[in-house]
Amino acid sequence: MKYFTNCDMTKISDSTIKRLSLYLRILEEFRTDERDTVSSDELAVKSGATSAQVRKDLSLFGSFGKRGLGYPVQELTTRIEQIMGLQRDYRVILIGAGKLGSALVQYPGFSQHGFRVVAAYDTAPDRVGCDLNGITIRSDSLLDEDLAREPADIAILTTPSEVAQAIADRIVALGISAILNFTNTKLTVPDGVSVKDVNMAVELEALSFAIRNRKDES
Amino acid sequence: MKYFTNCDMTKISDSTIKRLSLYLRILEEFRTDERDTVSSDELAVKSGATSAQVRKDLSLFGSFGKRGLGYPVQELTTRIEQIMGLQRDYRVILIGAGKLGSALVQYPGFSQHGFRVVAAYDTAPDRVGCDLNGITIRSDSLLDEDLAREPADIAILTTPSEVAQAIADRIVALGISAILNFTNTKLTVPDGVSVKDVNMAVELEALSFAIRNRKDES
DNA sequence: GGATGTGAATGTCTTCACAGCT
DNA sequence: AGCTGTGAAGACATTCACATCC
Repeated sequence: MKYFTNCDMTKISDSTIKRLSLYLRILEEFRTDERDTVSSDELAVKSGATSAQVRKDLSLFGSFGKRGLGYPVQELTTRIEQIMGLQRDYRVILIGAGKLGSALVQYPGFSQHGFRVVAAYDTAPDRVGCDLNGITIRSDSLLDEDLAREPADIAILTTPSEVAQAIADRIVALGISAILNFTNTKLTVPDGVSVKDVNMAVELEALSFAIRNRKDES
Repeated sequence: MKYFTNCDMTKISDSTIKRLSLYLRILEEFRTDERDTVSSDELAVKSGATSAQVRKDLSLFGSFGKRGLGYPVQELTTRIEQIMGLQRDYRVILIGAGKLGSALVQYPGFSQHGFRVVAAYDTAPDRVGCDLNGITIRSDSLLDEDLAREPADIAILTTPSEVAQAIADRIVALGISAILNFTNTKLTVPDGVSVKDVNMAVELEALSFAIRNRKDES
């Protein structure tokens, strides 16, 4: 069921998608403030973009705004949620329930927008059986049969890097369609499966570069 | 002290920096394997870039490679570390020592490359005084005097979003030059201070978009 | 008046393709 | 022969600026 037959979603850039997600977060604020319209400029200031950028992003999917007024908060929220596919729930599994993984799935923003963590897996015997925000950590060996019985959409990978590709292969074969990858391994996955890498070391080192450069100016 | 007077560091793109960081991680593997040269193609495959991209990135800083052979692993590692400013240590403080923050600073990759977590702060009375990987969580109220006495370089922000800007203002005034921001707030900071946003919700929603789109194809 | 929507211009990043070195 | 280094071309993303509409 397509919502937007008028535009080719495959042409939408990753940067645009990330910004839409930011706009959504800002719109939530405006909604709780009971504002009913918002201008591209307001969205721009709060998201760190420019107003032209905001308008370009939104116009890719149609004309939501009213000239002279701005965008209707409620409607724009709904439209972006449609575009992003946020009107359904996603079954999320956590693979690697160490400190980082555990912390991530307990992060409040996580369960919002329908990302439901339905299972967590680990290999460490002392972790298996522990409760994690209402779910019981299961043995890694049950992963395959669990997924075969009840498929999931998204996997969060916080395992050691060495096993990441092997696990990715397993879960992709069992129907996982997207992976949030916290390991240092560049995963190879078939077409149609998406991977997003989140790499703390990369971010820190980028800050290091920025600091080094600033110091050089003086 | 400048290492590369021949090139303008301010013209280096963020994407290049992120890739350099990835190359560094790959070079570490090669170094432990005791390989002494590596080709742009090998780096490309392992990092998810193209070989032309790798060569462009590296050539921005000079000619490190030998034609017909590749790049010397050890020397290239050192040069990238120089470029990125990784030859010194950085004093890192954690602000917001909840589950996420605590997990982050205990992440092993963190202490590598000289990012030393020297203090952690929280407002919750039951957290203050707890041990975190060898450091004691301190009261948020001590932040200013601590920083005044012993400055730090980088702050990791995992506080509630509402207080993020106020804290950013405080720590920037006290000499912090870079922030790794896990909150949903777009921080406003003076020139010369760098902020990197890490936003889990944005990544997840990007995966949602990708899934939705794949489904639409069928 | 005030803000959107959008072609055109600009700027940035990536890929191509090949000369040049080892 | 093999692989780097790099100008040129191409693709992509952002910004400008203004016609358009409420």
